[in-house]
Amino acid sequence: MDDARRRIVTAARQHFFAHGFRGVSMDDLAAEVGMSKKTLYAHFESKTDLVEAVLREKFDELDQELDDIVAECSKDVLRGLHELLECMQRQIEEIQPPFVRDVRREAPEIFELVKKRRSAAISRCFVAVLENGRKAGIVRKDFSLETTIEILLGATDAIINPAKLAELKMSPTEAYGAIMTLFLDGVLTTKGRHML
Amino acid sequence: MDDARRRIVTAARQHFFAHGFRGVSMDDLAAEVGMSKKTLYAHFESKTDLVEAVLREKFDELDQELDDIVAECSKDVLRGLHELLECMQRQIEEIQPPFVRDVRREAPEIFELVKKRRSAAISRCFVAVLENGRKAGIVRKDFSLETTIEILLGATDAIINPAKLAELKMSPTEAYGAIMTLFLDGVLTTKGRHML
DNA sequence: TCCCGAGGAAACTGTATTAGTATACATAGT
DNA sequence: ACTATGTATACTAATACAGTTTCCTCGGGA
Repeated sequence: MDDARRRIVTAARQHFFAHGFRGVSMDDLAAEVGMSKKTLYAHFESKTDLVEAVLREKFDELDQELDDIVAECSKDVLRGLHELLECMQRQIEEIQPPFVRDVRREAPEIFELVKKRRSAAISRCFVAVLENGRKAGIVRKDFSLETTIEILLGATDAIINPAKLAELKMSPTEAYGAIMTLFLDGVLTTKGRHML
Repeated sequence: MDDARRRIVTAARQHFFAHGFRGVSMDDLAAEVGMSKKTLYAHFESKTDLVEAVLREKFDELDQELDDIVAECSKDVLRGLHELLECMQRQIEEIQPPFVRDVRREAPEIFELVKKRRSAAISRCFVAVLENGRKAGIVRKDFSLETTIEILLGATDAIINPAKLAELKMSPTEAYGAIMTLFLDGVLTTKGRHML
């Protein structure tokens, strides 16, 4: 019976991220999944609740992928960095502008969840990879890893949020690419840069 | 003073195509353009009117670009075909799923305008290019140009419409790419294919 | 200085949408 | 037959929004 819950989240995820949650009514969703609203509301007590579940699922998946990359690329730092970046980009791509717009207009508080999970994911993975990079002499050591990560997190928080993205008229993916390009160019030693 | 009209259409175009017109209220738009709704409604008598104006502008631009390509590539058929395709893809890319969704749900009649202008554009340009292709022996001659174009138009109408796109879960750009790949592979002679 | 027209700000109205609830009916397992 | 679970659907209350109207401001021309 929890298969129903999974089907709901899957459909909601697809539609919410692509069209924004304002554009997808609970009636739509119930019809799409082939169940009544009653059953839908038996699994999620409100639309907001469902939106949050979708985001949680998304982040669980992201965490999983990032951890796999860290595990696989512990020897090859540059490849790890590259794959981490590529993974983030791919994951972010699913979230289309209408969703960001809706979060901004109707549920800014939901964005807190996003920020928290995002920061946690970035910290955990990049710390691991950058540590390996330092051992390999590829990542500069003239300031602390915490500082480095804080800079990345700060940049991410400052840019990848609904208001700023609207202001810059950028998609999340574009913006994230820009941040990472700058971060890598700044964080790599000459040796590291030559190895690119 | 018609600069105001242009600013309205530009902003509407950007937002409608990206977020769907249901997701963008006339209040939003007035604020975005920096004018009152009163003035907005002085230029367009309804939201539908504005949506149509946006589509007309879009198609005018498309026609212009396609004609330029035909003019520039009259000697090099394969390049012409390729650039025509690339141009269509690029133009279609601006139109995001939420817009298609809204047309489907709220204004299927608007889609008639799209079909008409699209057919006209495709006919005009592809006829010209394919004619050159025949002269150069690159395009098969075993059935009429009209038939060839009708096949392309039929495929396009059948696939690139809100209902079918929803069913196939494809973006307009993807779908158009698929159609053109098939069309080219079918329409080219062996000689033409070797020249690719 | 007065007038006039164009446009902005914002209130207002009627309607359509929709989140969320409740009721009636169908089906299957026990 | 009884219960649990789910569907279909009617309903309600809130909200959003298209489109209209009213009042105000400002600048330019006589």
